[in-house]
Amino acid sequence: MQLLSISLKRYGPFNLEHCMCSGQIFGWTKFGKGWYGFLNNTLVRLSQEEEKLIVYSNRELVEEDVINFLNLDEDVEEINRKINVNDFIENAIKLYSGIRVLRQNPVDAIIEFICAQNKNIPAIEKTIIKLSKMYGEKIEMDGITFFKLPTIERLANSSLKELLETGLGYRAKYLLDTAKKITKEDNYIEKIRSMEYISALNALTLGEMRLYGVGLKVADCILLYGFHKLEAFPIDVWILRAYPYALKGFIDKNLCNINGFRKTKLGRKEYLLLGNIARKVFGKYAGYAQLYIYMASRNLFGRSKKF
DNA sequence: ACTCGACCTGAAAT
DNA sequence: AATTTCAGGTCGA
Repeated sequence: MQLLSISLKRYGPFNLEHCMCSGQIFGWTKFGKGWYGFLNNTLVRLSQEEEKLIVYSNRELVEEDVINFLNLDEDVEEINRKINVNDFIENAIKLYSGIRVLRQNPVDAIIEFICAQNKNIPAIEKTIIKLSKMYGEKIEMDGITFFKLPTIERLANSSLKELLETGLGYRAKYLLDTAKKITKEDNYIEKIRSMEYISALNALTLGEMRLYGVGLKVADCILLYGFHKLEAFPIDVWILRAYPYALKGFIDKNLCNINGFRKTKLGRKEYLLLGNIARKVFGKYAGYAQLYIYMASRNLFGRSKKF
C-alpha cells in the first residue's frame, strides 16, 4: 500500500474533475471524493484538494508515472495563450481551466473509442465496464471491486458471439478485427507512435495498416488521447455544433454557406477540411482547443445534467 | 469521388 | 407508458 501526495503548486493549472469529465477517458469512476481507475495497469485512487493531489494504491507507486499520466509537466499556460484566438475560446479556457490531455495507454484508447462510437456517455461507460468484467483482471480497493480493461490479446482470442454479449452491437466485429490486426502485425503501436500526425491518421484509416471500424473521428481520438499527438482535432457532433462559434473569425462565409453546419455527419473531405482549419488556427495544440470546445459545447447545447 | 441509408443498443426526449 | 429520436460514427452500395 502506498500513499502519495503531490504538490500542484509548481505546475500550471490542473483540475482532476475537468480531466475526467471531458470525454477523453472512460472506465474511471468516482466514489466519494476519489476517482478510481487504472494508471499503467495499477489501480489507483486520485483525489484533489486544491493545490494537492492525493494518490493511493495497493501497489507501489512511482511519482513520475502519475505526473506523466496526468501530464502535469505540460506547459498549459503557454498552450492556453497560443490557442486563445477569440472570445469563445477565452471564455472556455476560463470555465474549464485545469483541463489536460491525459496520457492514456494507446491500446486502451483504441478499445475505448471503438466502443464509444455512436453511443452516449452512460452507455459507453456501461459497455466498457461489461467488457472489463468479462475479460479483464479483477482487483479490489476500498472494498470496491474493479476490473481492468482486457488486453488486446485477450480480445483477439475472443469470439464475435461472446463479444456481442457486452452490448457492443455492430462495434463488436470492429473491435475483434482490430484486436486481431494489432496482435498480428509486429509493433503496430510503435509504428503508429513513430509517425507524424497526418501519416498516423492516414495509416489508421486507409491502406494496409487500417483498423476496421476506425474512421477519422475515432482515429483522431486515438491519436490525441492515446498517442498524445496534439495536432489531432477530433470532430464529433458536439464540436460540429460549436464549430462556427469556436472558429469565429477564421472561417469564410463560403465555407459556412456550403456546409451550413447543420449536418450531423461529415464526409472524409469535409472532416479533413474542418480539421485543417482548426490546425491552422490553433497550431500544434489543436487537441487542447478541442477539449475546451467540447466542454463548452456540452454546456451550451447539451441537456444532460451530468455536465 | 461523393452521398446516403443501414447498423446494435440503450438513454433521453416526446 | 409506449414510441421515437439520438448518441463523441463507420461501412458499403
